[in-house]
Amino acid sequence: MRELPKAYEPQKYEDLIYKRWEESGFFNPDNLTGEPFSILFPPPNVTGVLHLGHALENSLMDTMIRYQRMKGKKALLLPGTDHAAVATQAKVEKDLIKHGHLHPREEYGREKLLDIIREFAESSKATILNQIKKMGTSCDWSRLAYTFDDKRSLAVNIVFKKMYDHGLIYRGYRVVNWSVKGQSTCSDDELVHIERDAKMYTFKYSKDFPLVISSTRPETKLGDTAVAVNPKDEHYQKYIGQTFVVDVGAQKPLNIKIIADDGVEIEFGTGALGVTPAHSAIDYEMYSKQKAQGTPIDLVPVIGTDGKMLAAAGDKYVGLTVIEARIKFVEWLKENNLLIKEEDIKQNVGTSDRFGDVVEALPLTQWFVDVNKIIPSKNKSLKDLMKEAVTVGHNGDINQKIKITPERFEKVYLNWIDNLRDWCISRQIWWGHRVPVWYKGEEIYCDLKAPEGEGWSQDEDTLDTWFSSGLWTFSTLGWPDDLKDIGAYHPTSWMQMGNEIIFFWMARMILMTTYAVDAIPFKEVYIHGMLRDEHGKKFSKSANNGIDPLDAIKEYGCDALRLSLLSGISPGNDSAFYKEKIEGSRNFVNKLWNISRYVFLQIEKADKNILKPKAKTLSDKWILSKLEIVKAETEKLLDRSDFSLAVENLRTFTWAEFADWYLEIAKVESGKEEILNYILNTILKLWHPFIPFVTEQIWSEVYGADKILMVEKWPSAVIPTVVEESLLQFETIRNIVTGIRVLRAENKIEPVFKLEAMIGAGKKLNLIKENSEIIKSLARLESLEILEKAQKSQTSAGFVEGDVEIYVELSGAIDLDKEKERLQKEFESLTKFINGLENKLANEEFVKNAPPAVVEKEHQKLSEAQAKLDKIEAQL
RNA sequence: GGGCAGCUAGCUCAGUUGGUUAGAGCACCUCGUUUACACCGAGGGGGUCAGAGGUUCGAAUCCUCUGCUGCCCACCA
Repeated sequence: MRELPKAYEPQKYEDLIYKRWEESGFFNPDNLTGEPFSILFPPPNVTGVLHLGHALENSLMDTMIRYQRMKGKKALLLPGTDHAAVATQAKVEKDLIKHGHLHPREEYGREKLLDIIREFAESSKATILNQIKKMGTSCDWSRLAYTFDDKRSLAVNIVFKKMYDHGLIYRGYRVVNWSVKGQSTCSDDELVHIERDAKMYTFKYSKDFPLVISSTRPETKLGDTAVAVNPKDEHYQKYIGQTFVVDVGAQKPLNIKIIADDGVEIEFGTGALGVTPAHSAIDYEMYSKQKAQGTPIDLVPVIGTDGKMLAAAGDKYVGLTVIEARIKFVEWLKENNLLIKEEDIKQNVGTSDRFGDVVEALPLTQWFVDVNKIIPSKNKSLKDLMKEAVTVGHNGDINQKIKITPERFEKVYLNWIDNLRDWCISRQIWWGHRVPVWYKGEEIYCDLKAPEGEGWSQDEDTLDTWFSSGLWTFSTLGWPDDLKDIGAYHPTSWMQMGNEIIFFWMARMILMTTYAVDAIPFKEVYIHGMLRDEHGKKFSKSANNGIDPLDAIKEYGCDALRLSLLSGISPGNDSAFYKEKIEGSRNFVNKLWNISRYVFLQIEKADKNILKPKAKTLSDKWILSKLEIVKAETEKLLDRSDFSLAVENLRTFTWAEFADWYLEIAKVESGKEEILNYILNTILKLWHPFIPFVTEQIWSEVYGADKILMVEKWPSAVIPTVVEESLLQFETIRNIVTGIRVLRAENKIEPVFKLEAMIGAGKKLNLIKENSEIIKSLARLESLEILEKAQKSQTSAGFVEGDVEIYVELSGAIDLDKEKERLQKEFESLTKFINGLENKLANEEFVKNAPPAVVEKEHQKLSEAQAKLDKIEAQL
């Protein structure tokens, strides 16, 4: 075996190792055996390059899939990308505008612009796929998918038609969110609410109008058709049902009907609300209510899709922007003494998440998914299906219940469903799946392909990108043509995503999957938080605080990046990320490399399949039982998706226990080669899911490049329920060695032998060996004994244990009665403590569910407490 | 307005049905040219767990209230 270089240089190995993995064929589960386990990639948008958040996602997924693969499962990590309809078109248009093409849609037309976007998307896609490889992600490239490829597009059309035929997709005229800048609708979820300064105007429509109303958007009042009051409001009750005709300068005088609505707060403002059905979602709901009651009010749109006033707004206003119209209308109010109050307020408005402009509420004919309609075959609505999947389980089957980690997001999700309105799925942008509907005069035709015959024209609109992402778990697995993969890998086993896309994506996947394929999309979902910089700020281009994952990989290596991303995080919570964190991980990776370097230098011929050797000494027993615990621990923590804690425990074992103690002992005690070999093999396997490159490289250096660690068997452990005596003994010695130093520093105990010699790791263990008898004596020493001896002489005590002479200095005389009382109290509380702890450990639930290290710790505490109790008992 | 999370060492964060003395990494201080590793080793300092009550033999952990920070949702017209 050749000697490893002194330092690990990731750049030298990573690409070669990735290539070797790919060529091995083990990324493809068809070449594996066992139970299927599947993870679907949340497909990154083809809008640019991957950032740290993606690196985190890759680390999470790849760690999980590598773990499952080593556990002997047919592990599938299916990669893909998302065409990201509006995001991509917005990005390309922005770039074009920056380069002087101010009106890309007019300049290029639909087909040409689509070509430009496609070209961008393809190049972006290639970049992204290359980055995924750089991150070491072990995904099955043979199953690569894209939301906009032929197979996925077919799935989109099939589901659309199915929903259309069930009446779950309908076309309707309703108030929707409209981005003037993007010239497209957006769904409620695509709005980003921002706070801004606004002016609230309080005024009357005319001198004779009996009610006073307020608005921050007075220009929309040109389209008012009602004033709503609370039916319980005594001031206004008498007006309910009356209609007033007012002339505010619109094309026609307005018919303002006074209507009753429970939603109006009596105490708020004037208690009267001007109703503009065409330009407010709430007002539109009132309009619908009135219509349903048979007391209809009018609907008068005064703002067009270009963001300018329509003819209905009147000659004075037509063609003006809303801002211009507002100024003019307020002037008119002032001139006519109708303006009562003008005040500055803070206001929340919805902006388009992709185009950034404040959206207008406009009535338009659009396609919607009806979330409340009862699906005939199921006797449930889509909302019901979405709820069921995370509560009682799909179809009431508890085995088909989605587990959300952390649990609190369940509530957030359910609350969102309760407030969910019909989902507007049509967009007026061009980049996306075209609505599979054709028109000829009054005729409408919905199918996968254009109808036969002349004169049909396809709907111009495209679908919300989340419509296709919603199908992701099954559209990527061959549905509907080839159900082989669906049978094996669906529902998918595990999924991770950021908390910002719970509604966009998780909710839509649950909706689509339960509806279309009658199953949940995934069994478990792990929600991760957002990465921020060390000051808690978001990473952003404008803040210029970004860390490019590829740069980090180049500088520190992929393993260091992955390890730092998985350390110190907890599900659902944001975490800070900074250079020092990667450095720390890089140092660990190098440490592991050097541990291996040293260990394999000691071994004549390393054995890849070495079995657990027999322990010969106390330290052997100690390290081997520690190893069992960390094996069991890692497995349990990974099963619970607790990556962070798994890393921490493994790191402690590897560095603080194995390297700092056992390796040092091995320098002075011979005959440990087999144990070293066995332990190193095991920790390389345990570490592999987290830091695949360095572990794989060490493995191949030692056992040859044809042996692949990635598919070695995972070292499962039996969870130890009883702590071995030897383990406790060794820990005691460890504590004694450091304990003496502490006491010395406090000048309480002055051992005769020189502890200065204890500096340096090798010497530390030499010392233990040389003085093993002394240490054993010290281990039996308890403060009480010292105290007792000291008390006899009142000031100081010296006694001999073996070769050791120990002196105790007391600062003052001790009151024996008080000491007895104290002991009595301690005895009582200790008894209760032991009882409580014994009950706890007798609880099967606890032993089964708690991580092994916790159980071990509790046992240790119990035996320590018992020993202490015995001692006190003897004293009394 | 409603909801959720966070407040633990100088910094970033863990802390598992409540368990005696609250942990890690980084930073800091002291010492060390010991041939696996200075991307190292040995040791050290540093926390009234945001505050106030309560339950308990025992609380960072459970309950109540308060304060601050952040996030999500929302029809304050």
